[in-house]
Amino acid sequence: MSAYRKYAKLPGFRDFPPEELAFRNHIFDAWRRVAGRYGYREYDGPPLEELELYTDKSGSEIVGQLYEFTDKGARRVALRPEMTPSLARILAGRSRALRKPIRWFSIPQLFRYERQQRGRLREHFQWNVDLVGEPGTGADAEVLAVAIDGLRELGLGAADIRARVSDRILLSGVFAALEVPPGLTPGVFAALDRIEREPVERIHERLAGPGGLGLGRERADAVLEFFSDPTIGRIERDFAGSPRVAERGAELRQYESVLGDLGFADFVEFDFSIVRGLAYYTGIVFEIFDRAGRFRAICGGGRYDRLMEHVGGDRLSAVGFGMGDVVLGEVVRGRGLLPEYRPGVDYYIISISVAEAPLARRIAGVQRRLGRSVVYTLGGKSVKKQFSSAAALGAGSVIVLGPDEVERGVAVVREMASGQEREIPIAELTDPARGKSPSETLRAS
RNA sequence: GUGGGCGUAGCUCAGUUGGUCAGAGCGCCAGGUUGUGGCCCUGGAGGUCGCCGGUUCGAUCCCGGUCGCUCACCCCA
Repeated sequence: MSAYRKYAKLPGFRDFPPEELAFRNHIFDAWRRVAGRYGYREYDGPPLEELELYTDKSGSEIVGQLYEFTDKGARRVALRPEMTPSLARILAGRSRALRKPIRWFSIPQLFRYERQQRGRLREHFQWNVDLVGEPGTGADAEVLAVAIDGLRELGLGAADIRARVSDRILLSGVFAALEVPPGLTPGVFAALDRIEREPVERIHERLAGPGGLGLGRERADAVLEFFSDPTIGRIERDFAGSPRVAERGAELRQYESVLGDLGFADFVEFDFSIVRGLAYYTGIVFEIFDRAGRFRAICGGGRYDRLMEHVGGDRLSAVGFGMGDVVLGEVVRGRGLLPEYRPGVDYYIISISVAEAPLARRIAGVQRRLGRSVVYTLGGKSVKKQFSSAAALGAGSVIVLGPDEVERGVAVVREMASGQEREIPIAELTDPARGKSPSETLRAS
């Protein structure tokens, strides 16, 4: 041990040694494959943005947790806590030149300054998928389909996860029918966001009480009564008299059938108690949970039709979601879907004596140029150790160079899994024109 | 931000009612002679028992503080 001090990683941040990074990439790869299947293109932006980009547009919860500081140029900056404002900023400058709808996705590393706990660190990676420039609910359905497909790609099925969908437009209609003043609608959303965490009496007080919204007892009763059974069937039955509700209800049924056509009926259900904390959502919102309810939300998203103009762009409708790697990683692990980690190399070249080392390097050079992964000992270890290293590295085959064989112009190639050995002309291994690998030769012979 | 639990080798942990108590397994390194792995055997490296202070003749073990981890609350990218 050295006399110098040790450094630990900052709280809430993670290291990714190879096995961990392999798991992370397993998730990222699934995300990229699925996004690609839906025609989405990957983009990225800077991890550091002007502070105001977030203080103006994000919900106050996010603002309170900003990882912010003043840089050496006296600029107030923040590590990005979410990707959507950056996307809006990026598109504000170029959306006019882009054919609509715009299908983009990103896997940014996001930051927040908050005490860490299970499923919630100070840093995480989030799959952000956005569809910009299409106001219809067909776009909402497509985006949710991408999210579910991303999870399905990792092995999670309808028995493991479900998407709960709500709609702020429909709910606004319901509230209007319940005679809630339009100006109080956001406050009602905020109060109802707590419906699964607080007793109804408290919610009632928030809605009706003098210190609350001042809805009045009767209207608060009506709102809570509605939320005791907030299903679409209920809405269609009880609010048929409201044209606004009826029209939007039909729209949601259409949305539902689109998801059915795409094969996701088993994953999706309407649940109008879902509100979503972010302030900028304007229409359909959704969250995806594990059915067992053991974890936090895996994914959340929805429509945000005003954000683009808020950051100086054109008014463009948009819908998107964010899916974090932390909770998802826990769900995938918990479900036993963690892939086996077995790294490997194509060849390990063993030199019996130091005399063969230059030949080993020549073979390695040629084979690497042919695209194969090759390792040989750097330290002149015993043959036994070299074999041990080969096994530990997961070598598919070992090329053994011994004085006797080299004398005869051949090398011994041992296939590690079977232990089978064959002699191969060294000329074959050092000839860049020969694309065939030793193990292929082995199988062919 | 609030409260509970925890903090001994790289990892998982044992241990002393304060005095050979600094340990095990795994991992790592090296050997088990002369050209062959994954098993086995032997040996070794590695810890100021999270950090600081206090009590004591003496603390890893008691007390206080602090940092970190963790769970819950708050809140939710």
